[in-house]
Amino acid sequence: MTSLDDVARTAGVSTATASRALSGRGRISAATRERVRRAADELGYVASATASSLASGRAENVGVVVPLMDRWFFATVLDGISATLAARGYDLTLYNVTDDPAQRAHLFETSLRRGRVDGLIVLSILLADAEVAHLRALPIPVLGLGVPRAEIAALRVDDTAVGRVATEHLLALGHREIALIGNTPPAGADTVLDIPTRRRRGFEQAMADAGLPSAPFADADFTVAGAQRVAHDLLTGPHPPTAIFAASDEMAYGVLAAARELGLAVPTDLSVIGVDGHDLAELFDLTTIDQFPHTQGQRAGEAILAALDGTSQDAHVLAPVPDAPASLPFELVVRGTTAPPRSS
Amino acid sequence: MTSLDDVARTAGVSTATASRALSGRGRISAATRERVRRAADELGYVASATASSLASGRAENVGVVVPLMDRWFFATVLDGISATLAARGYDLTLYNVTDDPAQRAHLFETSLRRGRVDGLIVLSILLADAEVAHLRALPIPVLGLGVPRAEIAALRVDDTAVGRVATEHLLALGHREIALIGNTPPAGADTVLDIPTRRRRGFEQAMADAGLPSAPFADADFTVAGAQRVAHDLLTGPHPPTAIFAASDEMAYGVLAAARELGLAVPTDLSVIGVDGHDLAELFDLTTIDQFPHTQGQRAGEAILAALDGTSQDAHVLAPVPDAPASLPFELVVRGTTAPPRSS
DNA sequence: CTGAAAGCGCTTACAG
DNA sequence: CTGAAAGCGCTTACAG
Repeated sequence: MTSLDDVARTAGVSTATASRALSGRGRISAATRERVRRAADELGYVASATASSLASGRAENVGVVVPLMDRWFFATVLDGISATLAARGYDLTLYNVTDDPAQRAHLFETSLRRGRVDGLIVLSILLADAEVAHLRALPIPVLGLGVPRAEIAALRVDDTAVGRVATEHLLALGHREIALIGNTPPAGADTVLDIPTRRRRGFEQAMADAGLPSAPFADADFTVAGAQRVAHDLLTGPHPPTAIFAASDEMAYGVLAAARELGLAVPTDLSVIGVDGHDLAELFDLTTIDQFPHTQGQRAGEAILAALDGTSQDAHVLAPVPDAPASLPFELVVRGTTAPPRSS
Repeated sequence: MTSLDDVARTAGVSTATASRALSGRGRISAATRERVRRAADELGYVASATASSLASGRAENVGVVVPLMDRWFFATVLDGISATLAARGYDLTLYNVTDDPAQRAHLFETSLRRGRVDGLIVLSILLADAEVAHLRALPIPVLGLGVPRAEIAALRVDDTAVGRVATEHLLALGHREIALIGNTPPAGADTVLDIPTRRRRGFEQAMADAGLPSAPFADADFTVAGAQRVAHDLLTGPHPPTAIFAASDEMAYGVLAAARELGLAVPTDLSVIGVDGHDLAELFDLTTIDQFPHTQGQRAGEAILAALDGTSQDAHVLAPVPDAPASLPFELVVRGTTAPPRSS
C-alpha cells in the first residue's frame, strides 16, 4: 500500500503539506495542492482510515444499532440511512442487537465503546436501564429513531395520532365493532413513549370520542403468523368485529390470511387497516398508514451528520428533550381493504 | 476515555504487559493477567479499535458490499452474516452499491481501499471489469456470494439445478405449457455464472428433456409489479401457460396478483412456483425453491472468518477456482399454488 | 504557505 | 514472564 510519505516524496513536499493538500484543511497554494493531488492519483493513494481516525479523532463512520435486520421496516430505514451517509462519504457500521443477554452485554459494554464511530443511530428497541446508561455515557452524539426512552434524543412519529387517524378512518366508514391487534410491552417497561402503546392510546381515544367506550384489544408479536392466530380467535369469538386495525402491515397480512381461512370477504365482511407502508401493501390492496420508513432513515442520517458537523438545528438531537415534537410524517393511504360495514 | 496506560499504571505493570494480558497474545503469568483484567474492569477500559487496528494491522471488521438492502433476500443474508460475525467479535461495515456511477466509482476506488476492513463479502451484483479489478487488487480476502464472476472466489447455489428442479416439479404434475418469468442481464455481461441465466438454462434443459423444445420466457425486473405486468401479458396472450415458474418469490407474488386480476384460480387454472423461500411465501401458500438465505449469510460469514484465520478449508475461498462446486443448499417446498393442470 | 516534530493509543519484535 | 522502545500512518499545533 502506498503511504502519504510516498505521495509527499513524489510531489516534492513534506508529509504535512501532502496531508493538507489532500484533506483540504489548512491553507495551501493552489499549485501545491494540484501537484500533490496529481501525485496521489498517479500512485493510487487512498488514506488509511484507521491512521487518519487515530490522528484526527474523526472516524467518518456512523454506527447503527438495529434489531431484526431482516424485517422489512428496519431494512428500509437502514437503506435510507446508508444512502444519506454514503452521499457524505461516511461509512456505516452495523450493530445488530438480539435478545441474547450475553450478546447485548458485549454490544453495549464493549463494541459500542471501542471508538470506531463518530455517532450512533439507535433504531426502535426496548432498552434496559443499564443499556440507556451506556448509551448516554458514550462520548459521541446518539440519536434514536422511535426509541421509547425520553433519556435518548430521538426522532419520532406521533404514534398516538397514527392510532387515532386509523381508527377515525374506520369510524367514518360506519364501523362500530372495531378491534385493535397490537403489542403489549413487557411488564415494567417504560410505556410513555412505547410505539404500540401509543397507537393503542390513539385507538382508545378515538373510540371514546365516538362514544364507544369499549376498545377491544388483542396482543400479537408483530409477525404475520401471530396476528393470523389472534385474528382467527377474534373473528370466531363471541363479538366478531367488522373491522380490524393492525398495528403493522405485516400483522394486517395475518388478518387477511385469517379472513381468507374463515371464508370472510374483505372488505365486505371485514375491513382491515395496517400501519407502515409496506412494500407489498399495494399488492394486497391494503389500506394503511404510511410512515415512510426510507425517509425516516434519511432524516436520521441527516440529523446525525448535522450533530457531527455541529450544525444541528434541532437542539433535541443533541440533548434529549422530553417534549420534543414527534416530527416524522405519516399519511393515511386508502385502498381496497376498508369499506363501510355490511349493516350500514 | 481511559487508556491502556491508565490500566497499566493501576495494575502496576508496563503498557506492553497490560496489552498482552488483555489481548491474550504472548506469554503472561496468570497472576499478572488477573491483576490487569481487574484494573481494566475497574476503570471500565475498552481498547480503542482504531489504535489497535493501526498497531496490529487487524481491524476485526468485515465489510459487506450489498445492493438493495431493502430487498428481503439481501436483508436476510445480511442478518445471517451479521450474526456470525458478531459471535466472533467482528464488526460489520456496510457498503451499499447503487446504480449511480459516481457513487460506485467512489466505493470501489476509495471507500473499499481505506483499509477499514480485514475482509470483504460481496453479495450478488453485476460487476464491471474495472470493479472486478479493484476487488482483486485489494490486499484482503474477498468472498462473493452469488457473484457472477469467475475471477472472484464465491459461494454459490447450483442455479441451473434450481431451474431444473422447479421445472421438473411442474412437468411431473402434468404441465406442458410452462412459462418462465426471469431476467435478462444487460448486453455484454458475462452470463456464464449469471443467476437468472442459469435458472433459465435449467428450465430449458428440463423442458427439452421432456420433449418440449419450446421454453417460453418473459423478462421482468425481480419486482412484484414488473412480474405482474409481464404475467398479465402472458396470460392474456395467444398461448396462455397453465403454469408459471417465476425466478423469485416476489415475482411469483406478482404472478398471483395478475391471476387474481384476471379471475384465474390458483392452482386450478394456473400453477405458480417461485424461488427464494421468502418470508411471506407460507402466507401466500406459495410453492417455492427455498435457498435458505439466512444460512447463506452464515456460510459466507464463516468462510470469510476462516480465510482471516488462515484456517480456510476451501481453497476456492481464498483464490477463485473457476469450477468450484456450487455448494449452497436449496430445497423444493411444495405448497398450494401448484397442482395438475385442469386438462389432465 | 510550508516544514519539523510531536502525538493519536495501541502492539510487537527485541532484550533480558 | 516482563519492560523499554520503536512503529503503525496519519494530523495538527507551532514556528517560520
